[in-house]
Amino acid sequence: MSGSSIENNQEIPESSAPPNFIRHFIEEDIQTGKYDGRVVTRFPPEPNGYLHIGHAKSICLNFGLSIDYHGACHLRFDDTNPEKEEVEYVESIEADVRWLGFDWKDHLYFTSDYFDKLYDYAVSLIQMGKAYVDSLSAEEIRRYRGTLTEPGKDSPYRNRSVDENLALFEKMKEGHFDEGACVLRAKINMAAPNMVMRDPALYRIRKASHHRTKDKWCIYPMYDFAHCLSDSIERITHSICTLEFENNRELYDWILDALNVYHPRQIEFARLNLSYTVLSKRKLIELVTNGHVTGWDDPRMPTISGLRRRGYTPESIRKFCERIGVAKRDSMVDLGLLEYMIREDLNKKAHRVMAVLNPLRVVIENYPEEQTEMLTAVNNPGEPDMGTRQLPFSKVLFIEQDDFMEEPPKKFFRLSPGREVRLRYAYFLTCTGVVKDDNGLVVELRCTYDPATRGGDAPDGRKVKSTIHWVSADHAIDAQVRLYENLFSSENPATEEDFKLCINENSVQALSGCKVEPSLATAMPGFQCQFERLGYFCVDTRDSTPGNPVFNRTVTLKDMWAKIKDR
RNA sequence: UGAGGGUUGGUGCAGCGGCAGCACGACGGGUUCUGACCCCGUUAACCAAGGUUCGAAUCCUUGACCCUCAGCCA
Repeated sequence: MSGSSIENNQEIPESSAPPNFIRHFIEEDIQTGKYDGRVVTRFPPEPNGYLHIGHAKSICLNFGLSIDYHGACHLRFDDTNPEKEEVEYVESIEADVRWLGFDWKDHLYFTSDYFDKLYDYAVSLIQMGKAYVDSLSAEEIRRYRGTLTEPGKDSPYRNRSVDENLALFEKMKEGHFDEGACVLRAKINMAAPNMVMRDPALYRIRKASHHRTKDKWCIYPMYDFAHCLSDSIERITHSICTLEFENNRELYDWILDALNVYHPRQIEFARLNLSYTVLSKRKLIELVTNGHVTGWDDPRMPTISGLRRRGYTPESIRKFCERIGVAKRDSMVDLGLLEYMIREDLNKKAHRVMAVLNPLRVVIENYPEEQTEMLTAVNNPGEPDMGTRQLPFSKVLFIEQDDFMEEPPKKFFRLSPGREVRLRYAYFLTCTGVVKDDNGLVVELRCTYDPATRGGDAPDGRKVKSTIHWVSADHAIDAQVRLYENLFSSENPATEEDFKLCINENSVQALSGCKVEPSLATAMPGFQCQFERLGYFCVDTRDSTPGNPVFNRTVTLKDMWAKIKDR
């Protein structure tokens, strides 16, 4: 907890993060000494699913604020609905937050740990005449609530005496009633213009076993009741949530005021929307349970675990969350920005290697039959400290099918009959002939090399228009490579009639028989590299085995040729 | 048509009474042993109309459009 703070002129730490309205509020509160200069935030996930990139925005915001203002950020599981929540989810959430690089120290909490206190608060409310047990059915309550334009009307049970309410609530807790028989409601105003304030339910009966409290309780607090009080109990200063809770703020404030307890400030911001993806838990669960993807960590999923398996780094995700900013307006962030961030990060971190995805055999006719020589390649041209490695070169190579065209269009700079290109880190190579199969498909190239260009430069100073990657046929390792694209073909799947109808059928393309350079033989699961000229890839953490490496494409390189090609 | 929010280049975010800026994208050029990275340049915005002011994206008024709320989900 930061300083004792008597004076109002607290130092506001500088930060790399761009300004936003939440920071303005916090700085204002520090300035006025509203919370004695303290800044305590919280990330309050419900453990009913895996975390996704949208949660990352909230995590980076809340933990980032606590770091920049020298405060704390609590990780609190909002586990008030036993029917949907599981320990598997709490474990994955903890792992994902940690992986993202954040530390909640010893501030790990569960709303379920507060059930006793919450119950007492409910009793207090009843005693003050501000809550009552309603015996209307769920259906009746709905009808009594009124509509957006018409006021609701009071429940016939609204004026039960305090003693009767106390007794009834006690019986609810003791399990005397069936689910749905009654509910504890705040006594506010059935004619309130804000629907949230029309006597909201505070407690409901659920005869389900809770993942932590087991069968101790059969009544569970609703979000509106539990959340504000949990914030209060933990002495949170700024309770940051998404826009859809804006209407609930009035209730948040009402409950804390009614109970006259410590009162955090709720601030709402717009949740993340990402083009070509869905970020609603319901839809994500549907993708998993209906088998549209292989699991929560399918590399096409926008979940933290999916992005991790895809090859995204915590740094790139944090950077992304910083770049998109925080505001109140609904917006749609371009998926391209996320891709830019991972390229930027991996550009300086990833080893360059050569891999041929769609091999085309090349025979160098003037290269000695049994010869193999080792050539030096740099691991990262931008980072000399990352060193060099040796690449075997021999008479028969594989190059990328896309790097050869028998009849090249004007802007095609790569290999074609009679043309000379450079083999990266090796020699100049000239195509002298093609070998075709019975269908007329090119199956092999006959080429010559220039021994004087060893290492990649011509002594006579002549230039080539392009450099292509290659592997030595005898030395290359076979690999499987998975190329991923957007999971959805619609920019905003959520607005489609059925989001499942716009699932991209080509979202994954599994290639086998790919040829990668031998240095990759020892690559461990999770290893990230750039396949030169193709993109960033990582060794899959689930399906890769020592003898049969499997690579996932994290993201392509920017591809100017692809653009030129289709115009 | 109740209540609560929102509206700045193609996208996202700043600017909070004093020259509208940053990032991504797009486009053009330079560089290059990755058609990558990098570098340079161009493009392009204050929802509308009134008002206050020497001066308005910013303050006021009116309007338009968009989002959220009628769970015993969160």
